[in-house]
Amino acid sequence: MLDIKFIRENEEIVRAAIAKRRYDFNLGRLLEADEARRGLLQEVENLRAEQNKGSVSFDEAQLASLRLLKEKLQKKEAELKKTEEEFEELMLQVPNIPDPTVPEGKSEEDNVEIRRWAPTPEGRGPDWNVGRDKIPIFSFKIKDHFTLMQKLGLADTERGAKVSGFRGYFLKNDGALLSFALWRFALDYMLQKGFTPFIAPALVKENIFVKTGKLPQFREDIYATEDGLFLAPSAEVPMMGYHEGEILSEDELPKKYAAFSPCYRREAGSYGKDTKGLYRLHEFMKVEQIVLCKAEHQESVRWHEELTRYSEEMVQALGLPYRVVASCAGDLPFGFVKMYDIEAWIPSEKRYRETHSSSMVHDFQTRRLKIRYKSQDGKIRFAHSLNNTAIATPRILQSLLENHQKEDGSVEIPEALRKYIGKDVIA
RNA sequence: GGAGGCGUGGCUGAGUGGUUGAAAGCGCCGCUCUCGAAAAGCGGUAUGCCGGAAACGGCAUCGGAGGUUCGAAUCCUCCCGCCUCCGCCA
Repeated sequence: MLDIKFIRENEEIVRAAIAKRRYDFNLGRLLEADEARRGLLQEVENLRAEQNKGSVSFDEAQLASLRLLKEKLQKKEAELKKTEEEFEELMLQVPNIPDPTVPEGKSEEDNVEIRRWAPTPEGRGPDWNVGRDKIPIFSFKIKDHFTLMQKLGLADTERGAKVSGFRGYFLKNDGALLSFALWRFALDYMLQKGFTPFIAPALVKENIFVKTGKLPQFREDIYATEDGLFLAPSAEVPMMGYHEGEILSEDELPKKYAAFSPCYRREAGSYGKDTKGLYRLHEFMKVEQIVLCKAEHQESVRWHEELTRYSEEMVQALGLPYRVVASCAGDLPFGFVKMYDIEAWIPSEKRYRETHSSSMVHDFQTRRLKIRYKSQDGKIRFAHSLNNTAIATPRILQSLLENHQKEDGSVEIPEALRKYIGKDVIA
């Protein structure tokens, strides 16, 4: 949610933001509702002031006139309430302002590649090289991750479906161990960057979902339970809820959290997509980076670049070719100011696919969650928030296994993970 | 699952229909004292919205939403949250 004052004073900026996003919203209607609301508010407040002044008297004549005043007030209050409801509803539909650096465009196709990275071929043996376009070249016929996993006994999706339904899976043997290794690797990396480790609940109350902007908008993508709790699609939800309603002090900022949690997504509307393999799942695990920082644009920008860099360094340590893509305005989620996706190279599909998503949110989320801090000058401000994936499993396994496969179907473990899994090769 | 209790400012905690936005204490900030610090003393210290260039003024807020009343932290209804005991339990 944006600040209505900001909208009033910067109508053109908001209008331009809506246009840049190719979003459909009637800003004029909001501004009219705001004006109507403020007019009525003034009337109601004047009536209340009158009432407050008169309410110490006890003689009959005055009581009678106060009764009349009350009636008048109640009518106005009802009118005000109606107007305020309309206003609130419209406010929730105003998207965040994209950063000026966010590329123009209407869909995923217009997202802009910012940079590419690939490991150097040194020490990788003669059957692996990397082209000028940073895309790996294998000298043998590669297998896709799913084939590799089945041959190596790392996953069982048949029994997964039997037990857990569509998109269900079991990870087993080195598939399970590799997942633990990745979580711990990511967590250790984040610890070294000064993040506080968390295990976050996946069962989260409805009001937190509402305040984080997930409900009701994404209702059909979220699992509900019989107890009115919902399953979080990301630790972002419980972690943003963590400080809900609090006033922090400036010197405790930035808050840097690395939160592990299971994640649940119904993936409604993607029924035909990615049905083979472990890319799109209803249940997965993730270590998420969360930052709450001071309400300054430059501070947000700095953290956004920083969080993105952390993920890149982890992907680099895993030896995976990747690119960073800036989401264009048309593809930028409603509440975000800017977003980078990290996409890892998938050799079997000859394309990059999203493994990380790094978002800059400004105070859009914290305003609804009332996460504030008292700054040095005594002012209370809404903190800025950011989030980014540290590691998501099993998704990352797709790129990891495929890029490190050998001709014989074995998979070499990247150096960075060896101490966590205790072996060099999965064979 | 059964029984009961409780939600007041940053915290502890008074307050049961009429200047109560709310006593007191703690904490925090400023000043005095001091070479400095501590202690002590004095003063200040909620948030949101609306209007205003500002000073300032108005309104709201005692878990939330309704209701009763001229008037509600205080009475009524519903909801939410928390806690204790018993039962069950990784």
